[in-house]
Amino acid sequence: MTKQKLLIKKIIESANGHLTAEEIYQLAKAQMPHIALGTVYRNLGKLCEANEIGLISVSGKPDHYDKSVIAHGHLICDSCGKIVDFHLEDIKDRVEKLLDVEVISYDFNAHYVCDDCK
Amino acid sequence: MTKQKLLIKKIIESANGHLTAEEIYQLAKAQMPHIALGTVYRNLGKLCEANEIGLISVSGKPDHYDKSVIAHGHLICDSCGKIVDFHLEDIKDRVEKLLDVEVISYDFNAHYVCDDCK
DNA sequence: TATAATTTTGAGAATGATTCCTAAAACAAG
DNA sequence: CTTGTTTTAGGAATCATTCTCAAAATTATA
Repeated sequence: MTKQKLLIKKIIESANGHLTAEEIYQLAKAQMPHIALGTVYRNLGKLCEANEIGLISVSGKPDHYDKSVIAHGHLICDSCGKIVDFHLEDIKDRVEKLLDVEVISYDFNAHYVCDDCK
Repeated sequence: MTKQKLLIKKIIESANGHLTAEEIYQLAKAQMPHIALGTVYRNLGKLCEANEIGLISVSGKPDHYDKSVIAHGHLICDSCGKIVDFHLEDIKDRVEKLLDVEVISYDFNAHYVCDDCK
């Protein structure tokens, strides 16, 4: 495990939110000034593939990365972009039963306008 | 309503699937050779905003446009990219009750590998 | 440990989807 | 028709992300 990959993983684990690659890059640069954006993307891809971190993909926005790897939904404010996690048990089961397929993963993003923005 | 916008809407309505902007552009060009890709994007944006068509946004792939505007989920084959619609009633309600918010819309993409690809 | 084989890096170029810019064309009133 | 508004085509620009590749780091091996 390289220093870079370790640093990136630590940043995600210690963050309380859902960072973008660019945000992770900025935080990483503070501790490792010569790290390259490509290195961040490369390692994020590997960490996702290894299921060590989660990926949140929201329409029209850059991807966000999540320390939580268990399946859950995201409530997204269409005004400020804030992301809140939520857990609706059995949705995966319901999709699997309804369609008779094996669901590998899912993205569930519900859009709203948060109290601060209203 | 311009000819271009009308054509784009017709293409989406008569398609049996979920076309990308590029696919819509190609189909439009067959009937209107000078139409520009920018015009397609511009009108797709307007049609989405007016809620006349639906938008499907899948991680890492170009957006797809849907004639159906009623909320529903999409089952996506991670191997060939095929998209199948599904309807799970009351998910919106459940999210609203669980989090005590008003959900404007949601994206629900379940990933799997279809029979043809397995 | 020294050395060879493998992997990863940094820096920047390349890509792909989408948006933006602008003068000309189309359209909508009056 | 004439004037004012909207939309267009075409191309440049942008943004997130991936790719390229020689050099550096890491790991395996003798």
